[in-house]
Amino acid sequence: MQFSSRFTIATHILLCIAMFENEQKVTSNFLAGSINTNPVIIRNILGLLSSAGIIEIKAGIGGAFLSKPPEKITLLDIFKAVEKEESLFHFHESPNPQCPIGRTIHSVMDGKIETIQSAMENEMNNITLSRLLEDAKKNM
Amino acid sequence: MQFSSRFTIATHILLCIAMFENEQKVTSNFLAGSINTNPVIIRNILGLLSSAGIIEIKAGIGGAFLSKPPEKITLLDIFKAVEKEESLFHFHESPNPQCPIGRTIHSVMDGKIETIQSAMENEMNNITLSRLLEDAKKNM
DNA sequence: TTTAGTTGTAACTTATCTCGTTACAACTAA
DNA sequence: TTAGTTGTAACGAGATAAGTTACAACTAAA
Repeated sequence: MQFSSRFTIATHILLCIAMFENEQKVTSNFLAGSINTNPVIIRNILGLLSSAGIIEIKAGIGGAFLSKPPEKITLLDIFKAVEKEESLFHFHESPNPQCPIGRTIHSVMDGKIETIQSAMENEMNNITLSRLLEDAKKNM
Repeated sequence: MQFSSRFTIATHILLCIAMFENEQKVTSNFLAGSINTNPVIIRNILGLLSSAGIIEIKAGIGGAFLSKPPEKITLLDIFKAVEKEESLFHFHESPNPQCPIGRTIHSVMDGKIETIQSAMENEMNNITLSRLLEDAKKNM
């Protein structure tokens, strides 16, 4: 199991917008060229980022723009925009209540699962688009 | 995207073994009853846990047993036994090296992704089977 | 030696998700 | 009016998940 590439593609998209939005029109075609995929894939992800309030898209004329400063966009924002599942783990639905373990497995595990997911999300929340942009500029 | 239920099922299995191995034979049929699924599903996961050195299975006669004390089995051990993917995130393969972002996206993101995954794994490594067993006994 | 219960595994089905593709209506500045 | 763009529907190929049936191989016990 892996997260879909939507997360890394969305991050790539936002880095491109942050880098180029003042210099040229950042269209789905332009982004598809940088990411090396199909413009429709890009447009779908642009739609998710737009729904999440992270970017704005100019209909007709084209082009995408950040709707917040890059310091206020975190990897967690991006992740939540493109991965809709609320819980990281798929729990088997109907353990047997007649078994002592089946009866208690949820109360034992639910909190732990939440802790694990929070650890991941906190880490994501610490990384901003502006930091990624700085790193990209250093490596250019 | 979610992890498969193999992880929660495997944890459920190990809790059952830890709880019952001295009282009765813990077979795939018994476990399938507690988890409420098919014995073949259970046998496949038992095989993964066995390959990972977490349990031992008696061929022919049947029954599964922990091969380490429950204090030495962590959620991370279980997770790695049943989810074979090395990286949590699927990175888009071939970003365009002619774009400044396409050229640098991997060097910018790879370390961050590793940090995020480590945060999750550290949390998993802190939770042992013996702790889950205690919690289960409290709630029985 | 036979038998009953069990494991290991192959094969198949159904459902869902991902990624890519083609196609086209609707929009907007020039 | 036109060219370029977005939004979206529809489709296909491939992967994965979860469940099911079937059966060979194994082992303790009768």
